[in-house]
Amino acid sequence: MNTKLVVYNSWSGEKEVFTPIHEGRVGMYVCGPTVYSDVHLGNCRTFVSFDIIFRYLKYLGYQVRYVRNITDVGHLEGDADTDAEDKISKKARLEHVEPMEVVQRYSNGFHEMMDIFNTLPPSIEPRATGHIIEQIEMVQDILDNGYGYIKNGSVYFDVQKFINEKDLYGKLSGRVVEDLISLTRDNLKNQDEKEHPSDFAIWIKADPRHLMRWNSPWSVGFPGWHLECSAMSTKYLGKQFDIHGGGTDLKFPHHENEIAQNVGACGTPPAKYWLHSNMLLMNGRKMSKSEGNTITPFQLFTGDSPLISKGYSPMVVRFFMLQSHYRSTLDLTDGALQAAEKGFLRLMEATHTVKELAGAVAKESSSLDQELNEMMDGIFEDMNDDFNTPKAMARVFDLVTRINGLKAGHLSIAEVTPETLDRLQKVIPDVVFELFGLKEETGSDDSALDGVMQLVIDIRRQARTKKDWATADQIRDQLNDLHIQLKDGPEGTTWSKS
RNA sequence: GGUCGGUUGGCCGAGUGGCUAGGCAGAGGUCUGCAAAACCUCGUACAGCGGUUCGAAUCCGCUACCGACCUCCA
Repeated sequence: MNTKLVVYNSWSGEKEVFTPIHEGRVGMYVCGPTVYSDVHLGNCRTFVSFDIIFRYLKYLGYQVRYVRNITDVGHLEGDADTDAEDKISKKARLEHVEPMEVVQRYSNGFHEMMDIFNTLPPSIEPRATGHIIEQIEMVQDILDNGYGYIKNGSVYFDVQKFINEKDLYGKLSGRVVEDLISLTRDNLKNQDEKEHPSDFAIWIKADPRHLMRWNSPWSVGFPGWHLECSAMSTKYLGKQFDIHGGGTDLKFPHHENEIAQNVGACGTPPAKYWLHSNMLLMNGRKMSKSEGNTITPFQLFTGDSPLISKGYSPMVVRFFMLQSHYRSTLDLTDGALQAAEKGFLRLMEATHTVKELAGAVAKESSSLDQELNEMMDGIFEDMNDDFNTPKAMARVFDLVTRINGLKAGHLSIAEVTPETLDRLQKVIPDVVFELFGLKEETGSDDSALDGVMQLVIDIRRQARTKKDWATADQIRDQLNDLHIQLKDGPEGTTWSKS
């Protein structure tokens, strides 16, 4: 397997061979959530996508430093110098709690949800409020380099000057620079501090009602939204690092402004590769509160929503996400989730079945043996092609069919070499659990239940021996109502939850 | 309005010049006391209209529809 990892770089608009700046190591920064409300299902998709990327990079042997921030100050509702207010400060004011209580509550909720979705924790999870000094220093650097100006205690990034001096602004998001320049003061509404509409705040003087405030050379205030990512990525990954990720809706203005800040302060764009995950849709439209088509993760799990017919477990949802590519929009529908649930259960069953396979004695490779190896190679070739999880998943299901065929005896295990069987028994769990990050959802590993089930199966076997079909069927049907499925095979009966 | 992306079989969703994924649903079969599960077989889809080509779902153009972004967004 000689293929190399190729990633789609939003910066160039092309797929590129991934070559880390420092051999063997990868620095990756992903924009995390603003913790002013419960985590949104769309956020979950983005973080699951980057979890897969993180897992695969590690699988390839890279030493990965994965930084995902928590934004707990500076993210405004509305525009900076109209009547905008910091989201967290506003929430705290309305609920009569400390801003840090808001931050703590939703950070906890976010972590809980990331855990439920079985995402690996990042290497570093820095908070904006923990890096006020770094942000102030970066504002100063930007001012020193002539890319900022001060108005009434607030500091703004001079986008016009940046455009004129560097041919960088708008490149990532495909903005037409002429349009940005031609915006006039007529667009400024009632703003009066910005010199140009496309400028943005990097330090904001706090108005009296604002609860979050720090001293700075310019005013008692707080940092602008985009600044924390620039400051923290620079601190933990350096002025230049490998991968910067986030949802595609962050391209503009967030990432564009981030690049401007990094260039303004450090003289270089921060990341070599920009990866953007696409939006989660609900019934064909971007899930958003104004559309009324939102569903919370918990509603999705419990089924407590008019948009779905029943609840779906977190791993079913994760599996569902893996069946589409991270750069495609993904439409969440009830039917699609039902299909995912069935597929997920079949996959889990196969991870057990593969362990039971034995008797591989072939001395030389048969066509079946070659086929199995090619399918396994294919998984990694697909992952190397910009983390193509749906394609890789298709390969896994090809293998599931072979595994089931071997177990059922339709395919001959004797045609498989011991080496190939060993590989299969390693690759399947590696890919399913380590790479895709799926996990078994048995509810609980209850040895008592196992014992009870063996007892029930045994009693039913006795009934069947006596051709007491009524008892046998009653046991089977009632267990089925409890979502326990009995499977009668030539070698006895097994059970699984359904 | 500007910019970008999409339109694939009953549903979801990959692919992107010839080899025409996968999941779910459906049909037939094997197995089974009957089922279920599993396995086998089947369905031949790429918005429309032109063009390029020996050959296009895949490239180009036009049309239609959908979506995203355009200083709240993951």
